[in-house]
Amino acid sequence: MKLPKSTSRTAKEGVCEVDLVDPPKVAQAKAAIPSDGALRQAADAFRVLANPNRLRVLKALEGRELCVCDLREVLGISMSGTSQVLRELRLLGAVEFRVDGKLAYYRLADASWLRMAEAVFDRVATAQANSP
Amino acid sequence: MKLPKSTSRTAKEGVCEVDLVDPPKVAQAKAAIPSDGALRQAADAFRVLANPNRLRVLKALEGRELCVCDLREVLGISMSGTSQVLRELRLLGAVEFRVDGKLAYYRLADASWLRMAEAVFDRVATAQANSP
DNA sequence: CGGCAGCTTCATCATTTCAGGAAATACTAA
DNA sequence: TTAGTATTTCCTGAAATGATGAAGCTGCCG
Repeated sequence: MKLPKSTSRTAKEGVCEVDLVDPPKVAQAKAAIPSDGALRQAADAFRVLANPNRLRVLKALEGRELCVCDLREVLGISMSGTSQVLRELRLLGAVEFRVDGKLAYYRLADASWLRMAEAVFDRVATAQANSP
Repeated sequence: MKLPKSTSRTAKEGVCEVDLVDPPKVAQAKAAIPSDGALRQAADAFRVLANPNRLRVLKALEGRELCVCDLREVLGISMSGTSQVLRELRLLGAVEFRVDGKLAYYRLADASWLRMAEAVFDRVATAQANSP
């Protein structure tokens, strides 16, 4: 079952016969899509959550206030690394901090990010329970 | 590859005076953190959502079934790019497809991912409304 | 004051990710 | 079969990411 390799065209503009696509449905779909700005911001929020250490910090701060070096201990990475993890979460609005003496104590600023993370923990846990 | 470099200067051993950190609270925090596997899977799910084109597909498929080349039209990228976007969403379990003739029609497989995306759209929209 | 501890920022590097094109696959129709 | 079309896979290069060490701030305390 060999194919002749004479044709070197790949998904060029004659794509999909033009009559097979469904222009009205495509138009509806396009209309349903949020603005580029909203998409970019939402994708960026998900990017912040897409990191084990940042998720660890959210869980570590659940019901608890911790200073940066406590969090460094929890994560097991460098101080500067910890600082950058916290910076991303601060910019997202997920955590905030107060200064007490030389220490900066971090806490959750908006529980909805943690709730979202936990929803995904549950989902991947149940997905794993169902598939094998 | 790189080496652990166990003895480095920054984040040295005298970190945080040992008396200033709060060992019991750190222990509690560590105990609250999910397993590495769960964290990795959750972070990977968020990674899939952290991309404007993948979010576009979720919205485009809301209440609608579209073939790959419809989706290519919606995204405005190459066919192979579209295919990889769909692959990620399939592996996540967010979309599924059926084959009809030569076309593959995609639809949502699990609405919770779309709901999560919409929750974030709302959140970034309101955040923008409040900050300026 | 001077030293130092806690924290952040900067520059850098290895690794990962995204999108494109070419080739492979799968299926249909003639 | 042969040709044609829709979709996926493989490979590439540009851009983004996560973590590091070093340097820079800031505020205690001897």
